[in-house]
Amino acid sequence: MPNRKREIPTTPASKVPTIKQVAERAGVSVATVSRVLAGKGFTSPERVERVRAAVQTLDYRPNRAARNLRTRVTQVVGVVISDIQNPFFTSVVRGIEKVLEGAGYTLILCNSDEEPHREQVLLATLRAESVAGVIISPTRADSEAVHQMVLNGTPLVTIDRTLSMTSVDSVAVANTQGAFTAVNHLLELGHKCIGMISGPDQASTAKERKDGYLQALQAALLQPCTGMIQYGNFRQEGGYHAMNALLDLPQPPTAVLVGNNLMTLGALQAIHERGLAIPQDIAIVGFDDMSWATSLQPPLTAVAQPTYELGVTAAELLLERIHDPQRPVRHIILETRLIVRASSTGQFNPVPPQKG
Amino acid sequence: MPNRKREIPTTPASKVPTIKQVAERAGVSVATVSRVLAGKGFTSPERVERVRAAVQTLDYRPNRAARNLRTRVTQVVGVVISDIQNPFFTSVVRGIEKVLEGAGYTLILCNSDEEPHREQVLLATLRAESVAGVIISPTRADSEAVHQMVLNGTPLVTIDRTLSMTSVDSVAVANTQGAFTAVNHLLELGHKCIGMISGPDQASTAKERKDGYLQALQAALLQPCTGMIQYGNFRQEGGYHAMNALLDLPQPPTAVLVGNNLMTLGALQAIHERGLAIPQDIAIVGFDDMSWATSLQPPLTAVAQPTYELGVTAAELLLERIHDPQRPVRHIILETRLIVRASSTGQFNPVPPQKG
DNA sequence: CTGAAAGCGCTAACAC
DNA sequence: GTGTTAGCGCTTTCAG
Repeated sequence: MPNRKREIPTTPASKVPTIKQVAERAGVSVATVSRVLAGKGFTSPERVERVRAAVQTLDYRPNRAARNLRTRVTQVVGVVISDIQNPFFTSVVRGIEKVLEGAGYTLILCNSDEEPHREQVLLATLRAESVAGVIISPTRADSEAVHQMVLNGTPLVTIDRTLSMTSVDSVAVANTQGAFTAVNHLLELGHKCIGMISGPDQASTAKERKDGYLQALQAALLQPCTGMIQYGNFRQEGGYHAMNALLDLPQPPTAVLVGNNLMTLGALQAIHERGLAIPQDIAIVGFDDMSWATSLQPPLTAVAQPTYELGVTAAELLLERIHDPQRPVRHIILETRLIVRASSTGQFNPVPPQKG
Repeated sequence: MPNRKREIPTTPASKVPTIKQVAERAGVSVATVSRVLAGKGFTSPERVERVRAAVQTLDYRPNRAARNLRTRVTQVVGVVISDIQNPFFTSVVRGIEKVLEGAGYTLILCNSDEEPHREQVLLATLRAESVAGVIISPTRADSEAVHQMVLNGTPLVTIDRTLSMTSVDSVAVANTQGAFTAVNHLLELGHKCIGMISGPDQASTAKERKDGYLQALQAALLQPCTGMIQYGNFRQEGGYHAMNALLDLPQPPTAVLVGNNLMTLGALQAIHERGLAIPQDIAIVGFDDMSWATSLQPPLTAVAQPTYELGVTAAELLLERIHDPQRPVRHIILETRLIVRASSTGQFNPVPPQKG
């Protein structure tokens, strides 16, 4: 069916209706059409009807480029995340989409890959597209590129991570509290020797989760033994190496809190490879609940983050900022929820059952 | 640090340099600047240098809206997939991004959620944005909206799934062959009673994989017993129900091929809930290899799809189509690869060890 | 090889 | 209320 190879060079120009044609057909001026479509000013009901009819029959859609050129604003927002492959972010993006779509915005999604340089390039691109606003999970808490963008006057909100030097709207998760709760759970189960696989300290989320871990130990009057905190790059392979390091310790932990979802995957792999049993030999709690958590054997205990709501909130914040640039800066923190499954509970015995 | 609340209404207009200012600074006409930037025609080296310098110092970037308005083409392509949460698609998107970014294109990512109506709305939006082209995984093989888009003259390539009535560039995977190989693997292991969890028949991929399954059985002179093929919606929950149905059969299968990655997750959950052992009680092969495959216990045997390459290829095809609309339509098929892990091999004994 | 000038389609003053 | 008109910033004939 060779149905595509003609009309390309000829028809489109004559085919796509312009505001002028709508005006002619409706017997009004282009200004009136513009007003009716924008819902601005007042137009006699009768003319409104004529315009609507013309728009309908011509299947007219305003030319975005022309509108943008004239108004200097677009209906596009840029979203910059660090890893589109991470389900955490894809869920966040769904939330963003949901809100933005309802408001008539289009979304450009970009991957920074955790690289500050890429981040800079992407923001430059978004600026070139004259996006109406940006939602970003910054690679660094002191990202210069993001700072510039804000100074530049572009409406912007950070998500998941926060900025240290720049005053800008943000939505984040109660990371410290989430980690605290998770470690407490482990403590209550009787664990005394709890390890942590943390992300890089530059990421505010990693730092906060580690803080929560430390605070929980402190509250229990415990000290993290040497080597009990290992670092990974927030990727699967990082979790794998970190868990191996933990297990190679003279006295390995009996329980581990893993700093994010992907590293949990790597940690599990390391555990399985050594033939260790979860939670008998080692209990595991992951940060961020994922769809695969219930498919694991045993199912994974996890600190669930309100990912979708994170996205929704960020988008709402951005929309409000776009609408009112003078509005005071706001920081919103959403709480996490510990979902207890068998990877932490199960038949763990911190002390061998000798008394019973 | 209240560093954002001023310059917003005043400076931007005067701040962002236009081609006119570049021209003035370089002491040439705007036409010359335009030519130099586009690399068209010939300009004296000396003037070229002056223009470049002016562009540099002014940090000039052409206004996209103005350019689009004038040339009637954008540097944006739309990508419509059915589920941004599915790692399969995110990996594909990475491949697309990679190529498009190199070519100076921006990417608008959209979710159809498998809903034909949403698909239609999204394509309308993309049309309104006058995208240069579209890469899409159609919800239906006979999607009317996609068909219209093609007729409309928009460069378009389908990915993963194909269209039945429309002649258009496509990139897909050798699904039939992949499923065939997987089932053969199970057959060689001694399984006689192999089940399949398939996706909906409307999706070309689901259909093809089921065909591969059937062909493999046929080649082995076996018939699929009644109920051996269960259907799911390509989501986790679908796999869960389908696997339960399979296990409720009077004579349940000893091995199962699952039609996609998410359904595999659901299937595993069902198996774990019943306390069955993999692969002793039931062997599993998933379609599409995922990052979590190696974190499962036992690791999952899977038909690996060249997801990234799928994206790369689709993007290349689209670019070529944009560049040359008359080019003959091409269909590219990429092969799969069976990755054998312990979920299918391991200590399975099709016949109880009674003779040894 | 270079510059002047005519718009692309739309919005927003500004008149009527 | 409604129409006229002047550009937004850019590309691209068309002269020179």
